[in-house]
Amino acid sequence: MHASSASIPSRGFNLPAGLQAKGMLRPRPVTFHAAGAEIYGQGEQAGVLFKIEYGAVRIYRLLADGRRQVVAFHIKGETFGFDAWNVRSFYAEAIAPTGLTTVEADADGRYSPDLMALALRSMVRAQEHLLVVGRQSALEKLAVFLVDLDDRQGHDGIIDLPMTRTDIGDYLGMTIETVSRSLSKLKDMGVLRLKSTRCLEVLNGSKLRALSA
Amino acid sequence: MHASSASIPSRGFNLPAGLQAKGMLRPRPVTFHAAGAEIYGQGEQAGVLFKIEYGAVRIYRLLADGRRQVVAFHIKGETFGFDAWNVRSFYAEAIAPTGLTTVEADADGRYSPDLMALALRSMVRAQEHLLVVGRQSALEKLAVFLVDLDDRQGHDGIIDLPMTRTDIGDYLGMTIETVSRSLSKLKDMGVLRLKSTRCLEVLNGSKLRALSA
DNA sequence: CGCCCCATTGAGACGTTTCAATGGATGTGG
DNA sequence: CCACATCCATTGAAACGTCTCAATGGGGCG
Repeated sequence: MHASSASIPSRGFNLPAGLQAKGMLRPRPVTFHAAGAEIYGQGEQAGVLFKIEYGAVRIYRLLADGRRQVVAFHIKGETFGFDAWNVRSFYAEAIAPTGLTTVEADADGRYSPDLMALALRSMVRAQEHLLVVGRQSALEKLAVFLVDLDDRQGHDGIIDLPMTRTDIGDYLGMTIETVSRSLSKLKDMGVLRLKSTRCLEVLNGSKLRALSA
Repeated sequence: MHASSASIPSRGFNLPAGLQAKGMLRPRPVTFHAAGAEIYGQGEQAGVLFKIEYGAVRIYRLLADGRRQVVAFHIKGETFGFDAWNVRSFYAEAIAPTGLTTVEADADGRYSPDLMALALRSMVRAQEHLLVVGRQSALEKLAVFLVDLDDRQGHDGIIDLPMTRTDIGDYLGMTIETVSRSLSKLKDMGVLRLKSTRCLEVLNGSKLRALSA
């Protein structure tokens, strides 16, 4: 369940220890992860960042009573794996067949604006997610989620859902049934059409965006 | 819903030299901000970080319908102001008389491990906040909030609440009435005692922590 | 002292969760 | 290739918890 290579962090928080050479110039091996495969687990040694070549990943934590909170989804082109300490705070799992490469920091142990920007973007994304999870109705939450996904997938109105309804519910803080009911409601409102359970087409983007305001 | 009353925002100003806190290498000016004063606003130029010498700060965003989501509270000793772009994504306001010093990025635009660690810690804190807001009951949310505050204030069981009930509600994703009712419930359960509306004493820490599991 | 803002408490409305049953897609073995 | 098992998704009805609306109480500050 753990295809990634172990890392040896040299500092008190998770950023990759420096590589000898400038990594961008060297071909990186792509590790493959089947759907459902764990990439890293809470409590494991942290240190490596991952960039998604293809596929999708969920970041989550299990609560004491078995409930699960998904804190982020990442798709093709995105980078994940930031941690504040040298131990993973969350689980990362592939939710579809996924290929990953690793990302390293600069050799001198200091961090480029690019890497910092990626970390900060993760932070802001988490904070913005709070706006959604904390304060909105089920329908609004789902609208925000779909708009966000559409934006990240190319604004073309065709939204691929690599994750299950359960994943969506655990991400938005609602039950699978409410996710399903809300999707049906959006369908009844003429906002979207389900091409299949895992792929939908936006029919009325402005109405969808109005809901996610 | 219930956006809190925004008092007249006044910018911070520098204290006389005699009142400045001693910096590490050279003395940094401490700017003072009255309770309710805006420190920065969404859309402003970003880049400067702030360290809290005394007081407390709320980080929040206003939603289109006037609702407000507080994404973080910061207290004495903590650093805030990280942003993913060169524009502020959130508002920062003092919620009590507050003194701030500034923290600068390195001159060459790259980032020290210490600074990166602070940013990553902010990120993880935001993600952990998601666990609370998304998945828990009102009583559990409040318990988590109080335990966190106690930990950050010295584990002594005396919890100072610099923020209003409205702030707490906007942070935990619930109404002011539910905050109040939950506090009363914790009181009735013998978990805590209200020394005043803004200060409470934990009587049964293990029960409080059990609730926040 | 009195005003104002904040906090508390109550009762009913509303939305989400829970429990339960059905439907649909996928994959495996006979 | 079909039968069947399994997992995921949809839909319904009732229970529950939070929100809303409303009134009262209390503390700080002019």
